Amino acid sequence: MNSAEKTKSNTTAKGEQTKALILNSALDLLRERGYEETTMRAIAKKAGVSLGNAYHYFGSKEHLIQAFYHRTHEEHLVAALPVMQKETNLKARLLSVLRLKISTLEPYHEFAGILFKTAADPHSPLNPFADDSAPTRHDSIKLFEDLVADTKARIPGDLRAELPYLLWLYHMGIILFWIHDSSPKRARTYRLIDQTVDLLDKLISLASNPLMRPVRKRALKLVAELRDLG
Amino acid sequence: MNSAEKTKSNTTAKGEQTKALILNSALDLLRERGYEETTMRAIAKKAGVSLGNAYHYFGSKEHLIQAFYHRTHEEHLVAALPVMQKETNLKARLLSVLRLKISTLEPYHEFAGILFKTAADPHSPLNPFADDSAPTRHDSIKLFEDLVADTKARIPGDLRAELPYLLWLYHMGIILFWIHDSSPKRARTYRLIDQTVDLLDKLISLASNPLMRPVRKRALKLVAELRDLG
DNA sequence: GTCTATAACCGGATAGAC
DNA sequence: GTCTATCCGGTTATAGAC
Repeated sequence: MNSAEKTKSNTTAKGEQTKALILNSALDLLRERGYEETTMRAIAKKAGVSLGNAYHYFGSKEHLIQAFYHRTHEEHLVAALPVMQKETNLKARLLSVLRLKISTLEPYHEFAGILFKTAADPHSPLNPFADDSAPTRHDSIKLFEDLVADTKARIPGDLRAELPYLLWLYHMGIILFWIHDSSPKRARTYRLIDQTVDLLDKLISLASNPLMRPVRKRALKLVAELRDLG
Repeated sequence: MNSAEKTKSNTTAKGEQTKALILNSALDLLRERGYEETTMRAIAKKAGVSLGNAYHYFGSKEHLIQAFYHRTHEEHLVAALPVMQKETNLKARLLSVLRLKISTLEPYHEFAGILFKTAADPHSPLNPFADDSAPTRHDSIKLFEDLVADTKARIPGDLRAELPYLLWLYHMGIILFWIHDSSPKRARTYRLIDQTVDLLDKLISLASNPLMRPVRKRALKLVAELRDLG
């Protein structure tokens, strides 16, 4: 495969090390000072490399953010693992997974807005809806696939198929709210999660009702049709 | 009132003219070249003023975008007026209003992404959820208040009260989709509108059912509670 | 006190040598 | 893989003109 070829970069062990060094420096500074106050020059200096070298590893300041996103995503996966193994109830899983997502992201709340800033721009290669980041997005959706997969809840097949994507979308909405949430300890976000998970659970039951079949079919057909933007 | 005092700026007639000149030049360039390729220097040059002068009238490049947003909002209001007067059916109104919104924005599709970019950033004074732009937001929601107000549909009072805000939120979602939509003539966006308006109409009926009262109450209480972020 | 202009600053990004 | 030098454009400082 040619695309795989392209992905495979010729990285030295030393290169990997330098790259990690730059990323860590960046994350420290971002946490301390936020996005705007963290200059590429400062990142390079803290990492002990030149500005040009920093750009050799990260195509732009936003790519650094994407790297950060990957990292927190992996942290989140690890954090969610125990619940995913112990708990099989959909509602309980969803509740835990979302709460853990927020607590994983919390150290970066100050500058997380930039994530959505770039995410909303269709021209940015970082936007999660764009083709470029399809792998990343799929990774992120996969968690919700697992979450839905081995749950015993009685959910019609058509809904079950689209549910992971819908839950991913929902979780993006929660993050957007969290970004704007300045309440103490993000109390409002946690309340939003608790309440919406409960509502969502009821809604899924409702949508699973045979009487709702025609409406559900139509809605899901639309979702499937529009899922992959382009 | 002190705040009113602050708002009142001492602008000359000539000043107003220069400001409009700059804005028009900006809009032309934005339409032609998109956001990134339109430099403040180019805008100033096209308007025949100095760079510093452009900044005298618009605090930043993003403020220019906000001015653009106001303008299209007003265009949209004018465009929607006939339907609002002739038509009283909620579904029909919603359909027309949304379609008109998209067609009003269409000339700016190329750079409209920037709108959501700033919208997503909680630190930006331009973000529509921030307190700063409460007047703008309220203006925008008002259209949906009017849309709901004198419609004869049988909708319970609690839902009717929150519906304008919910529809505004929904319309933001449509715009977000449109921004990412590169299909010919935005066919996908129009399809999304047609389909979701239909579904929404059904959903409102469903939510208006007395059997749904408890769930509806809970959901609406949550909406009201979280409506004003902060 | 409102306009307008010029010059400079700052930081993201790129070119090209080694 | 690493650096230095440079570009470019948003933004600011500041001073003169009306």
